[in-house]
Amino acid sequence: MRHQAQVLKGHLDMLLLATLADGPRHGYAIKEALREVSGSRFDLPTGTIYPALHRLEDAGLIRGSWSTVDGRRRRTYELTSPGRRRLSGDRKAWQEFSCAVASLLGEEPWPATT
Amino acid sequence: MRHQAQVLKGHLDMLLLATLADGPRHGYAIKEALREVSGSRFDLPTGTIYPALHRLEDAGLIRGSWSTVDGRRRRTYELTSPGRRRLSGDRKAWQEFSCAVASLLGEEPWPATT
DNA sequence: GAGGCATACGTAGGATTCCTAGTTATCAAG
DNA sequence: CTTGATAACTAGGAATCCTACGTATGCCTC
Repeated sequence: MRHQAQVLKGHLDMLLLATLADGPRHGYAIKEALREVSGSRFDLPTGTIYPALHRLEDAGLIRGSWSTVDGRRRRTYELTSPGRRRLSGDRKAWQEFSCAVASLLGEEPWPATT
Repeated sequence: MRHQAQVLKGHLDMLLLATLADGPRHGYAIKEALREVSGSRFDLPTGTIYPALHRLEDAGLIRGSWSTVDGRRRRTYELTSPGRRRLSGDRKAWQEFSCAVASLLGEEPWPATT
């Protein structure tokens, strides 16, 4: 019984923070932004998004506030200062990580167009 | 109680397969190769390596065989055909994944050398 | 006014993965 | 004989992501 590919592989928190770097968004909008910007590669179920946002809020990396728009309640999140610092560190870590992986994957960095 | 950073984030199997792409190696040698090629970024405990190798062998992606060298028993692994195919697919998936992440991380793809 | 769809939030529990912390054993160097 | 490098193993815990639900509103169509 194989689990469906967990495409995010531990980088979800970074991606959520990155999505909020442009400005505050509510949960559903974050999900949509992630889907659109990634060309549907990151089309995450809400059961992935919402618990992750709660994690980030508990960790003090984002701050949420309730509002109501058109009769629907929304929880809008924005980055905190620690969140901004974390994102900055995550970006650096990602560079290092992806470089290390690329070098381990071997000399062929790009499939030749021939 | 924060867990120590899980630097591999779901890509361990791919890295192990990639290490075997150059030719057969035994477990300990794989661990060392991973450490050296990555500049010590991937210095994994044996409790990570060995179970992962067992997983890959159970999945039929690598094949192991016992031998004894200098009185020490070794289990040497080599890629199977399915393993080679998997690695090839993993490389492609990695390209897509890392591109998607890069685009979500924003416009600054590389820190300027200025 | 009933049904369906998009919006919007949530939780419970399972599967998987990686790490910590331990064990066993050989060989070489001191 | 003790330490350190080599070489393999396992048990159990913590974290993460997914599946599968549940709740509710507004809008559009029938």
